[in-house]
Amino acid sequence: MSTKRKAKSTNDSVRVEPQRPSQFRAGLTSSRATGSVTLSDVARAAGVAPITVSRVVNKSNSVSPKTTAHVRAVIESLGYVPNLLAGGLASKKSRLVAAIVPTITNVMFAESIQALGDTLSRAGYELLLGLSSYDSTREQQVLEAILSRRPDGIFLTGATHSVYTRQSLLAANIPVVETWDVHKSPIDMLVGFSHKKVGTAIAEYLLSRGYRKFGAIFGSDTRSQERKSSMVRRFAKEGIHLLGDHTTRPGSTLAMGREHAASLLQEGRKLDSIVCSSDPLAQGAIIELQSRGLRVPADIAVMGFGDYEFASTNATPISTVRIDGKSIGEFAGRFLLQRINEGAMPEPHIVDLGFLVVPRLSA
Amino acid sequence: MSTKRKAKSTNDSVRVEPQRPSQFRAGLTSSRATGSVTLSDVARAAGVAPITVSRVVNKSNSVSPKTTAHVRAVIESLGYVPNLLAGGLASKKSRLVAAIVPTITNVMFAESIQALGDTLSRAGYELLLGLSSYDSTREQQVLEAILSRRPDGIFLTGATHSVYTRQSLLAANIPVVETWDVHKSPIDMLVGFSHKKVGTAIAEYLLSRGYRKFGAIFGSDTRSQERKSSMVRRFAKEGIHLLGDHTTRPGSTLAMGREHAASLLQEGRKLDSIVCSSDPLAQGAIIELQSRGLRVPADIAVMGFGDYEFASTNATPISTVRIDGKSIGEFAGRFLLQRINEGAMPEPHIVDLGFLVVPRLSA
DNA sequence: CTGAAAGCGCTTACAG
DNA sequence: CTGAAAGCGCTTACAG
Repeated sequence: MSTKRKAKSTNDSVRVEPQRPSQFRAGLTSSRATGSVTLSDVARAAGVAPITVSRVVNKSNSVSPKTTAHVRAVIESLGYVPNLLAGGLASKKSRLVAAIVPTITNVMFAESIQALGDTLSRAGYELLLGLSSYDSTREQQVLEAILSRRPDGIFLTGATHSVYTRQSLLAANIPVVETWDVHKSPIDMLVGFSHKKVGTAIAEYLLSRGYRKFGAIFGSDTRSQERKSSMVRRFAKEGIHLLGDHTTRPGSTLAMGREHAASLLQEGRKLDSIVCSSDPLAQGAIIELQSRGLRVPADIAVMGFGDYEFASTNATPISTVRIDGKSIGEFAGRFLLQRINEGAMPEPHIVDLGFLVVPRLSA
Repeated sequence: MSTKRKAKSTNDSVRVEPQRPSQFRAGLTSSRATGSVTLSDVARAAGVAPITVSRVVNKSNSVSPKTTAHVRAVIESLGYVPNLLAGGLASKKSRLVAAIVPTITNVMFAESIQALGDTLSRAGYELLLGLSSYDSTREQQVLEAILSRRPDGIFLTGATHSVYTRQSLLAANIPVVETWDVHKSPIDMLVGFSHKKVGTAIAEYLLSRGYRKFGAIFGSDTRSQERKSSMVRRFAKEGIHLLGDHTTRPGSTLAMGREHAASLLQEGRKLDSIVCSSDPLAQGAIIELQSRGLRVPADIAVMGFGDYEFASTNATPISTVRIDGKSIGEFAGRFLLQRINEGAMPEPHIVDLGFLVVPRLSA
């Protein structure tokens, strides 16, 4: 198979040739040319220097209106699409921001990334997405691949990263924003909330409601476990210990909630409430309890986390903790852009967006 | 503010300098150098030609084991991170695949993109994410930004694109895979299922169950409307017409389902079933009906679409249509990779992944 | 198995 | 306001 160039003679019925006036291709004899219209092609056709075309494309206002209009017309007629690979190499600005997320299958992460993407795209930046699957080895690999792309900024989910990841990031010397978890020694910037405080707040809320016999269903990820730890610590102050403690696999689903609620029940301890590390888990638990004829919250209360859309709409509205994933994405995006455009900030920037305990029917 | 170079003297407490043995920086006097380790730095330190380092990095096996090991060691010690902006420019391969999605907030799209990303990353490709927000002007802008990045392939959600989008894509002459909707004239490749057939299948399923008085709650997006049209056509064959027909804004939620179910009821027509364009909508409808003391399906049946995780786990399991978003992402990824690595295929490739009507309690 | 030279398509840094 | 020259950091296409 010929790897030469995408010749016009290629026998490919699905494709049409872009409009490329042949007179501008005539001079091209290089064996390495792409065949697509370059800035030089535009310059030649417009009778100006390449740099002038560059200025028009990049909206540098040091070009006369007349020249600008002319160059624009030529660009249009030739169908010129700038090559940002070349532009980025020359300017050291890729106009790329990379986001490393465990999974976008989690609604909260998805909302956050969505907001980040919208914020960036409004500023002319593109989003490079790296999926780490809750795996730190994977995270490191993804990071390496991403660093090769020379992004102008990096968005990180979570704040617990391997030493190696931290090192690479520091060495790369680009703006980094960690998210979701506020802590004291961020790599660079940080937008999130305190999982520790959330855990304490959940404990205090449930205690204030009179619950004393707790079962827990929490994800195995660092953030969930951190919330659990501080909740458990708060309970301990009252001399209370978990009567049941289940840890789920990553990617919490209703099904997992049902399953773990069922086995929590089968363990025989008399619980008055089940605390879950996410609303889907809580929703699953509620369904399981109700299907066994138990009333929520009269017989057993259920607490969630995240304030997913269904938490409020549900037949049994779920008591939960509201986190603003969208704001996290927006803030992070703005931070990154600010940092990219205005250079280094004197201090690491930390924003604690807080959270809200939302009392509803289930607990 | 100095824009010169990221000098070692920068007063930035959060950052540490990467390890860069100073002897390799000595020769660098260019005012445009980045300051980061380049392939040439590695070559110099290793006492080989740049091309040899390139071969080692790209695992070309025409380098002796001894040289390979040595170069690897030097790369490691200098902390060299290849610059794929430069690599891509020289080789015309960006190792980037772009995905244009209306939103990743939709679980089905998220799953699809997740699978695509996993498939690509295993092959050493990165994912560029473009969010079009169900807006064709936005889609065009996003596409243009993306094309500047010279991706090796493009993943598109949906098959209804503006003429302009289609033109740009054809002109760019890169592998494209459209998804979610099977139709006859794809731009290039296509992986999806027939929304038309889904609509017909839903109609036939409901008719077979004896339902005759239908209300509809469907999203305004092309795909939902396509399903509705064919469903309505099938109903019409039996002389049946929709007794209520609601269209929701994009991004269907439980809350919208509740709301529209409520107003469908208030319109006074006696319905025996409500058909929804998504499971969240159906779930919302079920909650609303039950909260009004109506039994599902005894009083009113509800049909969903998508087979979301909660559809089966729900207290009232939802009758729905199963679509495999994950497979769509995987297939599309494999298609793209195959096409990128093996060149043009003779025919536009179309894969119909089909769907499955899943009868459960709600209808 | 290894390398010297040229080039990818842009922008920087001057200069006028 | 406009431009000529050099360079960004890689890989291609030869050559040996």
